[in-house]
This record gives sequence, structure tokens and C-alpha cells, in this order.
Amino acid sequence: MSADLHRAAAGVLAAHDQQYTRNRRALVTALAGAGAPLTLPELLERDASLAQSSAYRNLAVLIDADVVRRLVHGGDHARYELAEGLTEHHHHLICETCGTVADVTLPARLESSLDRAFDDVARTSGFAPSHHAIDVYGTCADCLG
Amino acid sequence: MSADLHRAAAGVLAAHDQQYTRNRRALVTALAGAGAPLTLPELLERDASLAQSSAYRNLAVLIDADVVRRLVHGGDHARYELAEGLTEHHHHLICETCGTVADVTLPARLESSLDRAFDDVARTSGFAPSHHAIDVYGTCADCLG
DNA sequence: TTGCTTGCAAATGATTTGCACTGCT
DNA sequence: AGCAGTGCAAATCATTTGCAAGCAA
Repeated sequence: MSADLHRAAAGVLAAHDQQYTRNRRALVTALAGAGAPLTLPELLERDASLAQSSAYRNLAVLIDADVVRRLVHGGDHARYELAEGLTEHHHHLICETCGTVADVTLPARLESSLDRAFDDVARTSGFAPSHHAIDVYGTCADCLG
Repeated sequence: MSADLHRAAAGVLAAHDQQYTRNRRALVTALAGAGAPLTLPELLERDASLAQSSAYRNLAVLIDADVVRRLVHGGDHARYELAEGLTEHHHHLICETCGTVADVTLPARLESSLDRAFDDVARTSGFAPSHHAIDVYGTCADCLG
């Protein structure tokens, strides 16, 4: 239910001394409805009432408060999605032909193996891991046609 | 030994009807010497004889020929590294404090598990994976000080 | 009122491109 | 001569920012 989502988002923002305004709510709603990371133009298409500069500014606030996460994959536009506190841990399938990005979740067992491997890295090299991202590049079903 | 590296790079470029010029060789040398992905300013520092626009143009050629790979991680500058044909398969440790990127290799067993998981995804969703990238975010030893 | 938010228009800055020149073949 | 490669300067374009007006406490 999206009421929970908005309550959570409002709470996180409040903890950062930020308000949950109409425009910020609109961004969160659009991102939640998409189910995949969106570019800024895509976000504006889904809520034409938003000015571009305000969208960028509000995304910056949401990112700072850990409500939204920004992804960059080489295309012209960055992509935005809800942060992990508000969604499930997942990774990305990136189509090298059309540039769209889809979410995937990996088996929990595999995620544990990865985390264990990263902890080993920490012990060996002194690098302290906080989180990870896996990008799988390839061709999506639509482009395979 | 770097003679092999240059021979390989020259061969790949030739296969793409491209020459292995002095500047392209300088870029490959700089990237091989770094052992970690470099930004364009970092590349120019290492070989001041290079004009910025030429560096960008040659990197584009090298990327097109699969000699170099371009990485984007949200910082101001993209980073460049030798493509996997010329180096080992590896992943990246990204310091969220200073932005530097270091290479890591994961246990072969784990890589196999990952590939198997991605093949499952292919079977399920119709997405055909070609390769993957794992980014581990955290804090590097220097910044932990 | 006081301060945050908004949207327009202008600025910024990484990357790309036009063009004239140099150098290899 | 002919074509690829070079570098300067100018253009491009996603993103950021200045500023004046709107809105909520």
C-alpha cells in the first residue's frame, strides 16, 4: 500500500529537517509506480505539473535524505529509483540496445556469499564495504525480437 | 610484460581498421600502469603531451574497438580502464569519501554462481546477459584513517 | 513576517565537434 | 596527393544555480 510508503518517506525527510511537499510526493509516487529506475524526462512525462529545475532540486533533497537513489549507467540521463529502505534489495538488468533498466532480485544464498566475499576484502585490504550494486548488461526481451 | 599488451591492443585495433598511434599507445600505457580506472584529468596528468580533445577522441576509438572500457560512478568525471580482453575479469571498490576506485577479483566459485544466477534470469525473463559489473561502495583504507 | 519551495532564465562544466593543419603512406 | 590523426576553439546538453514570486507556519 502506498500510504505506508508516503508515511515512511515523510518520516525520513522529517528526520533530515525536510518537508514532504506536493512535488516531492509526486516524485515518490511516480518512482514507486514505475517499478524500474526512471530518467528525469521519464519522470516529467509521468507528472507534467513538475518544472524540470524543481524536479532536479527535489530529487537532490530526496537523495540526500536517502529516500531516492541516483543511478548512472553511461546513457545520456541519470536514472532515479526509491532507496533500499523503501524497497527490496535488488539489482539491475541493463539493455545495451535500448538503454532501459529492469530490476532483479538474486537468491538470498547468493547475496550472503557476496557479502561474505566483501567482508573478506575488508579484512584483506582495509576497505570497509557499506553496500553493493550489480549491473547485468545484455539484451532485453523486446530488443531480442 | 607490456610488449604483449601493446601487441594485443594493436591487433584489436587493426581488426577494427584503426591504427595504433603514439597517442593511443600513450593512453594504453597510462591505463596499464595505473592498475585502477583513471579519469580524464588523471590521464592527462600522466602524459601532458596529450590534448584534451584528442584524448577524448582516442578513448572513443579505443572503446569502440574494445580495448578500453568506460565507467561511470556518479562523480564529475567518467573513468577509463583496459577492457577485459586485456586484463583479468575484476570488479570495483568505490570509496564514497574520496571517489577513488580500486580493482578486486572475486573467488572463481562465486563468479560461477553469479553466472548461473544470471542464466536463470535469462531463462525466466527473456533477458540475455552478456556481462556483469559489481560495484562495492564503502570507505577506503586512506579515508578510514 | 520569516523561511522554504517554486519556476523561469541564465550559468556551469564534462564531453563532443568543426575546421584547418600536420604527418604518415 | 590522400587520408588519418591532431589541437584549438566553439558548440552541445544534462544538470545546477540566481533570483523574484508564492505559500505555509
